[in-house]
Order: sequence, then C-alpha cells, then structure tokens
Amino acid sequence: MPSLNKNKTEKHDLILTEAAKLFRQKGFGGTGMRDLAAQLGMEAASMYYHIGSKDEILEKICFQVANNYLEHLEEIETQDFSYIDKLKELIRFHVRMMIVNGPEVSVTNHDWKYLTKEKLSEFKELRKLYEVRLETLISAGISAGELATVNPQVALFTILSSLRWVEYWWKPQRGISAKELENNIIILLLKGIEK
Amino acid sequence: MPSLNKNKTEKHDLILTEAAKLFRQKGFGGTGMRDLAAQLGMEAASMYYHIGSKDEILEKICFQVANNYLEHLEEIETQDFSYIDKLKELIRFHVRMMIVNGPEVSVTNHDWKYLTKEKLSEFKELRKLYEVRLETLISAGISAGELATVNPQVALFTILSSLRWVEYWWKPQRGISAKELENNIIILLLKGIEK
DNA sequence: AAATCTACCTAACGTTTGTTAGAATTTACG
DNA sequence: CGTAAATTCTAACAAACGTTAGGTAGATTT
Repeated sequence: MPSLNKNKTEKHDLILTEAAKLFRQKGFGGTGMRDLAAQLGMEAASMYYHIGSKDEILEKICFQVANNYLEHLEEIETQDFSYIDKLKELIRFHVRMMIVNGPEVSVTNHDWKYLTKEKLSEFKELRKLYEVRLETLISAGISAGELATVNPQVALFTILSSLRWVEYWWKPQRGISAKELENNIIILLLKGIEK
Repeated sequence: MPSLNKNKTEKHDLILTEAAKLFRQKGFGGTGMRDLAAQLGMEAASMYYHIGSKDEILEKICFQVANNYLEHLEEIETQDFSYIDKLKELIRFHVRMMIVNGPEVSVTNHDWKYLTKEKLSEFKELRKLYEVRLETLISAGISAGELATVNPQVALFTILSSLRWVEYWWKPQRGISAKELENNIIILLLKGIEK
C-alpha cells in the first residue's frame, strides 16, 4: 500500500515542518507537544502515530540540515573552481539555505544543545568535520596565493558566523532578493580576504 | 547591616554567574533548578532565599548584558572619533565582552526567547534600539564619505553577527590574545566597508 | 543569656511534561 | 455494503518541573 505509506510520510513531514516553526519561535524547551499538536489541529497523543518522540523530531531536523550543508561542501570541494569562487559559492549556498529552510536552519543553530547525549556528540562531530574541511579549503586558498595571509580559523568562523543573521533578518517583505543579498554579503566579506 | 546585605548579594551574584554557565551549556529549558543548586552545593529550595524565580535569573542576565552594550554604544556616539574608529572601537568592545562575560553574553544571545511575555517585548525593544542607533552610525559614516556605499542594514547585521562566533570559539588555551583577535577581525570586516 | 536574624534544610505541593493504552472513528477497498 | 486497516480520540500515567511552607542550626545582636 504505497498510497497509505505516502500519506503517513506526508503527515510526518508536516509535523517536522510545523515543529521547526514553533521551535524557532519559542525554543525547543519552550514548545510543548500540546502546543505543537494544537498547531496541527490534533491531540498531542495522536502525533505519536506518526513520530517516535519529541527528541526524535529535533534530531531529524538537526541532522537533515547538517547533512545538507556537508553534502554541498563536498560538492564544492570537487568542483573545478578557483578558491575565491568556491568561497563565493559556499556563501551563496548558506544564504539560500537560510531563506529556503529558515526555521530548520534556525533550530539547528540554536537548539542542537537539546539533542540526546549520543546524538549530541554525533552532531558535534558532524559540525567539527564541516569546520575542519572548510578551514582546509581556506588554507589551500592562502597557499595557492589566491587569498590574503589571514588566520584561517578566524576567517572561517567570521565567515560562517556573519551569515547567521540572514535567518533572523530576512523576510520576503524586505524587498531584497536572495541574489542581491548574496552579492552584498560577498562584497562585504571577501574584500577583507581577497588578495 | 551592610555586611549581611553584602553576603547576600554575593551569593545572589554567584547564583547568576553559575546559572549563566549552565544555561550556556545546556540551555535555559534544559537546566533545572535542581541542577543549578547542585552546582552551588545546596538544595534547590535554598536558592529562593537569594533569588525570586528562575525567570528572574534569566531576566537579570539578559538585561544586564543588553544595558552594557547600549551604554557603551552611547559612549561611542559622543566620542570625537572618526566613524571608522567608532566602528573599530565597537568591534573591540564586542570581542572583549564575549571574552570577559562569555556565559552571560551567550545566554543573552540564545535564550532571550524564554523571557516572560512582558520582559520579552521589553528586551526586543532594547535590541531594536541598539540596532537602529548602530545603523544610524553606519549611515552617517557613509554620508560623511568615510565608508563605502553599502546597504547600511546589511553591513550592520553582518558586523554584529560575525562577532558572535568569538563567544563560541575563544578559550584562553587558544593562545590568541583579545587584542590580536580584535585586530584580525577588524581587518577582515572593515576592508569590505572602508573606502 | 535571651532574642533575633541569616542561611540553609526537608518535605511536599500543584502543574506541566512527554508518553502510553485502548477505545472510537474515519478512510480505503473488494 | 461490509470489513479491515489507518488514523485520531479520550484518559491517564509517572516523572520532572518550579516553587512554597515550615523548621532548624549557627551566628549576631541586645
């Protein structure tokens, strides 16, 4: 019965989507299963037909986002771009992720602390992996003479961190497109590192 | 009885300090009053001799930090610096705040969502005020011809946001001084906006 | 020495929490 | 239309939550 399975998956995903919105608004600890259920027009207990637990919701959101970022970094690594262009592409991807998956990215950035002990360390490893690989990329850019001689780690975190506000700030009503925003940020951020 | 009052105040502040550390580690929602009490070597109920409520702890942390930032911005506004130097001083202050009051700044940045309804809107107003005044400063710098013609709001948030990682990254063991770090970040951030 | 005050304790309260069991209902299909 | 599966309901659980009440040991004041 594929149609049934499909329905179940749809509701499952809807729960994740709505949970991400609420978690972003009120935080993981501040959002009760009853709040989430109300948002979905059902009773709290009914959700357990579709999901395993509250922790599992958070876990799925965080790891889906983390893996998304990691996969895209791998793609960038293999592409035949200059290091500058690789960084530009990375920045563009970050901006786009926040605009398209705002709630999920926000939750991942803020509520990963609430992950279960084992999942927490697994998540930290993923994040560390991302940071290390991106730092390697920046170092390579410096060695290749494309980037100014800066502390790679400082550059790494300044770039990553400076992109975070987009999730908090961007709304369709601002009248600035993703493309415009990407370009603005790239100018602001890469002038300091470009040679 | 000033000596008694002083003792009480000391314990009160110690609770705030320790709470900030725990909130940063496990989040406001993930930290119970019993956890906090254990950290202080006392029973949960005993803390209520020194503090009013869990919400009050968060509130005091958040507003102390927010007011700290705001006061320093006011100071910068009145100083007879160039706009570039004002921005540099601002960046230095942010870095120093995160190094000196790491846990408190972290909690303020991440857990303000858990503030009580009234305190929440009060906090949002303070933050908005800070953003508006800083944006005004950047705009003035552009008008004065000291800064490149960038979108002031994009510049504002990119700067503010890009400083956040310090709180997450900086440890004494990294072997980089606050001064070095400030200088590195200033170069990275202001190249893109300096004329 | 008696009285007061400080700073903690134990015990417990009423909620709220995430979650489960089992019954009721809706939906899909021959 | 009838039957079975899918989905949601009601009711309730145990645990954890922030917090209060009342008591007690020790220091300080009178």
